[in-house]
Amino acid sequence: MPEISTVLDKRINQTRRALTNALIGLTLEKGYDALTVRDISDRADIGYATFFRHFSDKDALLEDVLERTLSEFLELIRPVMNDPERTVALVFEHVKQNSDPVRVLLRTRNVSPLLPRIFAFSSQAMLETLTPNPKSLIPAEIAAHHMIVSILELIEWWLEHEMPYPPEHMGKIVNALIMQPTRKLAFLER
Amino acid sequence: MPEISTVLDKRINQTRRALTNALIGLTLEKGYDALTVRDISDRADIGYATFFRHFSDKDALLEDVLERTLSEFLELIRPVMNDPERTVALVFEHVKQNSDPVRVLLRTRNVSPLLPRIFAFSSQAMLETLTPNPKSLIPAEIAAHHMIVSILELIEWWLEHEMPYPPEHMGKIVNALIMQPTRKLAFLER
DNA sequence: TGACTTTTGAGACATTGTGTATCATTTCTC
DNA sequence: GAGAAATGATACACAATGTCTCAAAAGTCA
Repeated sequence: MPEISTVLDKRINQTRRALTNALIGLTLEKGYDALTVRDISDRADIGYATFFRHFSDKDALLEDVLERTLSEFLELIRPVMNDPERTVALVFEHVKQNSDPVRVLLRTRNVSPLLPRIFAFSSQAMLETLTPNPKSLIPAEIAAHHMIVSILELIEWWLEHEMPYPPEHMGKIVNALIMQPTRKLAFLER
Repeated sequence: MPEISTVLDKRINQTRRALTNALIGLTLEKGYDALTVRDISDRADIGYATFFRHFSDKDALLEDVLERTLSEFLELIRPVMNDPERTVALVFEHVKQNSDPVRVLLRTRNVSPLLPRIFAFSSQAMLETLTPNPKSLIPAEIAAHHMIVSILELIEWWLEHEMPYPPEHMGKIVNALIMQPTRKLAFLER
């Protein structure tokens, strides 16, 4: 028996699930900007007005979807955050399992403020784990930013090219191309 | 005396210049997506209907602005394309001189198909200049993509942080952090 | 199961933004 | 200075947004 007050009516869950799937599908098919609320509610097979009973507008629905995608993501990597090599491999595995919402996340950068937020969060975590080398040519802030952003760009490339290499291979590439050089150049060895 | 048929009426040039400046200014102030054609024509101080005599819609004006920004860019780097180190430094100089349109370019990624095009073009050029190492763990296609995209991300970071380091310093950072490791890992030495 | 509560669908509506058309006025070009 | 071309202002049809209302459907909970 559900004790928590956050348990929702079946219909509400069903409606929101349908809207989520419609948004993801349509965004990948014709792009987020081109979508109208009518497109989404039609695809989800719910009434137009019903949309607004759940989300104030199209952007709010997107936020909701991405928020869930990101928090799954953060939960996944939090426990192994201090082991960059392992983290990278895990991330590619997870991306493969959730490629649709992740593609939506990456394709809606300009719309949602969530990706900048994850940059900040991850950079922060990086800087806490590694010790900057004060003598380096490269400021730690730039190095941390470079690692995060380059990995995301590689994930995006991988997804947009139908994941032509297995996750473990991508993990090795990222480590060789990004993680190891950056750590060597901008941080002190442990 | 102008022989070319592409010489335009003074009024046309003035109108387009005003629209261009209005678009750049407003995009940096409140974001491209939030702009209406009315916002732009008001800022440019031209009539609403006049806008459509020059551009079919908001996106067409953006395309026009970015097209010019990009072609200046390509003209700049074409002559030194085979010298990556020198090219990188030049690029940061040029970005500093044209920071407003470049910021618009980087902030409207999802809207314009131009940035993907420049990725393709630059990757192509990279692959023609460098010789892939067949024994490398890292496919040349990924290596080329990584160089281009990482540099653009670093330019974006630099612009969004008010260019805290001089262009030469950024050039050195890019060479140490991106160009040299990537070439060493994925390409053969000349 | 049955009472009652909540969500839903459908439609009407006001509002905002788009893009076209018209016509008198202004400003170029030659 | 005459003729050509661009402009501003206004009116218009259309598409999409977001609100509201009410009857019908589907949930909850005893």
